[in-house]
Amino acid sequence: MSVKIVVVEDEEDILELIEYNLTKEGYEVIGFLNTKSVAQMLIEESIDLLIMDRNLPGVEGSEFVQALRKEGFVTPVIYLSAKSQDFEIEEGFLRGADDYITKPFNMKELLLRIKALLRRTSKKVEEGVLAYRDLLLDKSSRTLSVDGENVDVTKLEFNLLSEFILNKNSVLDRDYLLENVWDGAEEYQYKTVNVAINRLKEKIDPTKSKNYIQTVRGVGYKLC
Amino acid sequence: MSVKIVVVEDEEDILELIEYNLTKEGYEVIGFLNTKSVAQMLIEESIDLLIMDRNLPGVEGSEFVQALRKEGFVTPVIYLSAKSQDFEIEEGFLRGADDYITKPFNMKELLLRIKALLRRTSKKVEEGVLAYRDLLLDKSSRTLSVDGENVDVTKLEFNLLSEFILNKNSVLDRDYLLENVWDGAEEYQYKTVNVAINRLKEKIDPTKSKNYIQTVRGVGYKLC
DNA sequence: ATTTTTTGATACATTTTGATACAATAATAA
DNA sequence: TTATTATTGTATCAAAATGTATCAAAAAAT
Repeated sequence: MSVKIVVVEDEEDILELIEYNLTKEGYEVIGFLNTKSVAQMLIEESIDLLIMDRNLPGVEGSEFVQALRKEGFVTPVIYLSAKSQDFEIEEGFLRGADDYITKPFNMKELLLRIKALLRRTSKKVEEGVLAYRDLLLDKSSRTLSVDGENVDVTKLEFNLLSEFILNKNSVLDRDYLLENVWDGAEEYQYKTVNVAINRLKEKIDPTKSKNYIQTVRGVGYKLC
Repeated sequence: MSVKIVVVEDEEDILELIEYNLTKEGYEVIGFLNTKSVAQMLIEESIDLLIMDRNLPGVEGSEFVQALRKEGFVTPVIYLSAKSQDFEIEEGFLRGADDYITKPFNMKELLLRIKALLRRTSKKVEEGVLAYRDLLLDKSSRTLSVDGENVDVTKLEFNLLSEFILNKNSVLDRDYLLENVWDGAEEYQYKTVNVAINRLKEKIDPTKSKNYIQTVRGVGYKLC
């Protein structure tokens, strides 16, 4: 599944330049010269990133995005604009930017900023590694290290800890865990969770000094 | 619970300026004048964002980060640097930047870029937070802080206080509370409410000086 | 001021919950 | 296959949370 990027830019040569370079990087690019039918596209297709000029015929690009954001639009946006004064940049961020690049721009920098942003947003493409405090989970080799030391964990324990790191600081109740770690809740008892959690605790913190996973009575467990 | 940001900057006045502004925004800031002991901090504490100068005494900031990235460090990083040439910026991104700001910089823009980045990375920045005066209830981690201090409460007390904050200034009678907090009224006595309320009062205001919850004789209790 | 009602404090009882050890079963490797 | 390991279930115990009863204190009514 390739990464889809929508580019809205009214200067045709710039649009083409961007399309050319993004395509070369392996992205799937959909270019527009104005905002007409962009909204439709963003809603119907699953778009990973929107690159938006601000000075467009008719509409102001950032106002267009701001309106979408109000509707719950969460796709990351990079503004690409000749508006380079401080207050204009500030305005851009207030109107939902994730990054703001001023024209004239350096194509290489644009590509790098795109990459950095996608790394943060396109959740599952990234991360062979999950980290929390001195816990380090390597998803590809399925290994765990605690404070630099390798610790053997079972598949279940690995998945359990992943779930906690992905939801650090949130209390996860037993139903949620059975649903998401054991997938296929019904068949198990809530005690199963207790046992698994305690074994995991024992492995990652045998001296009980680090206190990674706390039990929240009557609710569940949390990593904090 | 609060967002923790580590800032590494060797110019003391700039560091102080950043610390001042970030703190004002409600972030928890930990400043360093050099990279000594930063790595330790990043591993042991759960840090949400690293702001890094590149020209540091001894070490080059981006090399420092690059080394960490190799170890599986995934926390977002913003470089703040006087190195503003295209190739230097590119180098910064290649060395693990999520954003790159050149000096001299606009503080407002820095704040906005931090916000944009955190929006993408630290999933739940104030979502499910209930607040009243200096009471702060975080539903996802089920924690309560009173005037900045963490206070342990039981499930019942947490739910009770939520109910009061959701209905601040209204008197809630015992039947209502039994119905909504204990859900499954009938079985309990109204005295149960008294006891629970008193225990809650004791925890959130042991000196009885804040007077959060008032009893309304013959009716119930209210938070005001 | 006296009585009555309501509320609060305390101690104690009960219930719920979770930790732990261990047994049983399932999965995997030899 | 058997042996080994991982996972799940059960039972027991301890601890924590919550509820109840009692009585004293405060407020309201008379």
